[in-house]
Amino acid sequence: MPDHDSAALLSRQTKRRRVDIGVKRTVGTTSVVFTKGRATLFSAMNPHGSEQDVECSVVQHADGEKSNVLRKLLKRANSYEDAMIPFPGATIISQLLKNNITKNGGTEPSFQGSGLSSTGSEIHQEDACSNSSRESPQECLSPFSRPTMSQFDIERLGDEHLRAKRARVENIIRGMSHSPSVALRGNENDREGAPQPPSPRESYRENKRKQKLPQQQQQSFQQLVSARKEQKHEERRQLKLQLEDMQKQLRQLQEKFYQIYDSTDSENEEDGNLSEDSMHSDGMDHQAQDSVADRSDNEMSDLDPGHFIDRARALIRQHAMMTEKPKRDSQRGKDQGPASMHTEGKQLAETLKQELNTAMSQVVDTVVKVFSKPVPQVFPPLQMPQARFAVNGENPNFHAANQRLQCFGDVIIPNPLDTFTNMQMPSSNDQTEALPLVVRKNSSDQSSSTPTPVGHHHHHPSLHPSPLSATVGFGSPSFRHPFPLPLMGYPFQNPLGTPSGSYSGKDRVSPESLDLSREATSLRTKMSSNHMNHRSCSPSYPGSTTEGLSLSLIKSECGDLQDMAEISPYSGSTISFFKKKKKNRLSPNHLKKAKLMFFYTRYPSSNMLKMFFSDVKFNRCITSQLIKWFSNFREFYYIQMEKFARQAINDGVTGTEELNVTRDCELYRALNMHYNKANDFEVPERFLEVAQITLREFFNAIVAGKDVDPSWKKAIYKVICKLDSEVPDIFKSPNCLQELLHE
DNA sequence: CTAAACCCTG
DNA sequence: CAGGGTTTAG
Repeated sequence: MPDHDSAALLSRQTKRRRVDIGVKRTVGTTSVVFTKGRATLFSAMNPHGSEQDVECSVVQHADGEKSNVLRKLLKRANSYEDAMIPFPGATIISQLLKNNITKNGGTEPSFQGSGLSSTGSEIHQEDACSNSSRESPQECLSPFSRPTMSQFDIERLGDEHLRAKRARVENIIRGMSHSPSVALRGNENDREGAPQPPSPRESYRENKRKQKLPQQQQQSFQQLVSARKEQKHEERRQLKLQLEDMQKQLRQLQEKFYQIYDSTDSENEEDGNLSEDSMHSDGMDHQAQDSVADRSDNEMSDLDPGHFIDRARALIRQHAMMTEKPKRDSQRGKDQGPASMHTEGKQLAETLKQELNTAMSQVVDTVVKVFSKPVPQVFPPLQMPQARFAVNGENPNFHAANQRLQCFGDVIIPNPLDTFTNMQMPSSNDQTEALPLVVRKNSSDQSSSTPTPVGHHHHHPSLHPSPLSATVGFGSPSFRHPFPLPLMGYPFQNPLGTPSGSYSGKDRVSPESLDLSREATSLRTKMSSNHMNHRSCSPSYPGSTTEGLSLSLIKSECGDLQDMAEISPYSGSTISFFKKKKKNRLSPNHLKKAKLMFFYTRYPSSNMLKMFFSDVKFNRCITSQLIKWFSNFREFYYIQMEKFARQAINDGVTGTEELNVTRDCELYRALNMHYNKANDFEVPERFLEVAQITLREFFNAIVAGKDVDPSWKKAIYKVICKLDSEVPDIFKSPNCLQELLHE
C-alpha cells in the first residue's frame, strides 16, 4: 500500500519534472502513459535546453527559397553562423556539421533547402533516440523497461541505429553539396576554391558509404522486424494468459452478481435481453463499445438505482458476449501469419480495452456497492480503511486490473524501435482508461475529505454483516471483504418506538438482524423511491465508462458518503438493510427525546443534534426538521415566559425576587406539560433556574418598557442561549428513552 | 447568496 | 408542530 502510493507519486513527480524541462508541451490530450513516454523521449532528446528547438523549427519550416535568402544573409554575416554552429546536444551531428561547414565554406544552412527538409524532424527524432540510447538505452527504449530485450540487443541496435543515423547525416551533408540551389549557383566552383577542398578520394569513399550504409540499415531493419515479431508473439501469448485469467475472475464476479441480484427477480427479463443481444452478435464489437459509451454519456447522468442496476446487468451481458470474442481472435491470429500481426495486435488491444472497461466497471461497482454501505460519519475507525480500500486500489482485484493495464500499456507504448518497423501505433486517444490518474485523484481527494469524527458509540450499524459478505461469500479471494464483520447484534430502535429492550444486550445476536435480508428486499422499492426525492446532489457525470464511474466515485466520496450510498447502483437491498437502524425519518420517539433534551439545551447546534440523534440518517431535511423542532420549543418556551411575566406584572409583582420558578408553579406545569407530557422524566434542577432567569429577564424588559422595540426579545435570547447545560451522555444512546424512562 | 432565525398561521 | 414568508448574519 505505501509502496503503491509512493511509487505512483514518484512516477508522477518524475513525469512532471520531465515535462517541465524546457520542452513545450505538445498536446494535452494524450493518455498518461503515452505522455510519459513522450516526455522521456523529449527530455532525452533535448537534454541541454531549447537551442535545438530553434534549430528544429528552422529545419522544419525553412523551404528552399527561405534558405536561399538565409544563406545569402549568412554569407554576409558570419557571426550569425557562429551562433548557429554550436550544437550542444548532438555531438556527432555538430562534428559532422562543423566539418562540412568548413568544407563548404560556411554554407551550412543550405542543407535545409536540399530537399531533405521534409525529413528534418525525423532526423532529429532519430538523433535524439540514438543520443539517449548512448547514455541510457533503457530509457530510450521503453519507459517501462521492457525486459524482453537483452542488453546486447539494445547495444547492438543502438550501435546500428547510430550508424544508420550517421549515414543519414552524411547523406544530408552530401545532399547539401549537390542540392539544386547549390548547383544552380555553381557551387561546385565555390567548393573547388574552398580552403579545404575535399580530395577526390574522400569524395569517392563517401559515395560508397552513401550507397552502402542504407543497406546496412535495411538489414538491421529486417533483423529488428523479426525480433519484434517474436516479441509480439510472446507478448500476445502473455496477454492471452492474462486475459483468460481476467475472464475467469469476471465469470466468478458474474456468477456472484447473478446470485445476489437476480436470483429472485427478473429471470424473464434477463432471458429477453439475452435473446435480444444475440440478434446483434455479429456487430458485437460496436455494440459493446457503443453501449458502453452511450451509457457513460447518458445514463450516468441520472443515477438512480434502477438505472444502475440495469446498467450493471448490461455490463455483465457484454462481458458474457465478449468472452467469446478473444478466442476467435486468438484463433485468427494463429491461422494468419505474421503479416497480419499488425492488425492482430490492434484487435487484441481493442479486445483488452473492452475487457478492461467492463472489468473495471464491475470492480468499481462492486467496491462501491460493498463498501459504501457502512455509515461512515459516526464510525471513523472503520470508515477510513474502507474508504481507502474503495478508492486506492487496496482491493487485490484492483491491483490486478492495474497491472494488466500496465501490461496493456506495454503493448501500445511507443517504442523507439517501432520507428524502424514502421509499427503503426494505436492512437493515444484509444486508451480510455487513464486509471492511475483517476485513482490518484481519487485518493488525494479522499484524504482531504474525511468526515470529522462525531463521537463514539457503543454499537454501530457498520459493524453489522453486510448481506453480501455474510450470505454469499465470494469465491474469488479478490472479492472478499477486506475486514472481518463480527456478527454483532444491534439494539436498534424500532420505527414505532416500542421498546426493544430485550435486545439491548450488546453481545447478543438480534433475531431480527438475522432475518433482515427478507425485509430488505421488500423495503427496497420504498426506500429507493423515498430517497430519490432529495437526491438534489445527484450528479451527472460526463466521460467514458470507467472514468465516469470513477468520477462518480470520487464525487460521491468527497461528499456525503451516505448520499453516495444511495446513488450506488445496488443501494436497494443493502441500503435498506441499514435503514432498519439508520432511519431516514424522525419518529415520535425522537420528538420526545428532543423535548427532553430541551430541558438541558435550548440552542443545540446541528453537530450536537447529529451526535445525539445518531440513529437517524442525517440529511438536510432531517437537520432542518430537528432545528425547527427546537425552534418551536423555544417559541413555546418564550411565549410562556412572556405570558407569565406579563401576568406577574398584572398581578402587581414589583420585583424579580418575587418571581421564582418551582416545580409546583403554573409556569413549570405548563412547560412540563409541553416537554414532558407523560411526566416520566425528572426535569433537571438547572432547567428551573434557567426558566426563572428567563422569566425575570422578560419581567424586567417589560417593566422597562423595552417591549416597544420589535426586536426586544433578542437581548433575552442572547442571555438565555448562554445558559445551555451539558446534555447527559445517556441521550446519545439510541435507546436512551428506554433507559431514561425506566429509571 | 444561503442558512438560520424570526414571525405568523393553520 | 409544520409550513411559509420575511429578515438577517456571514
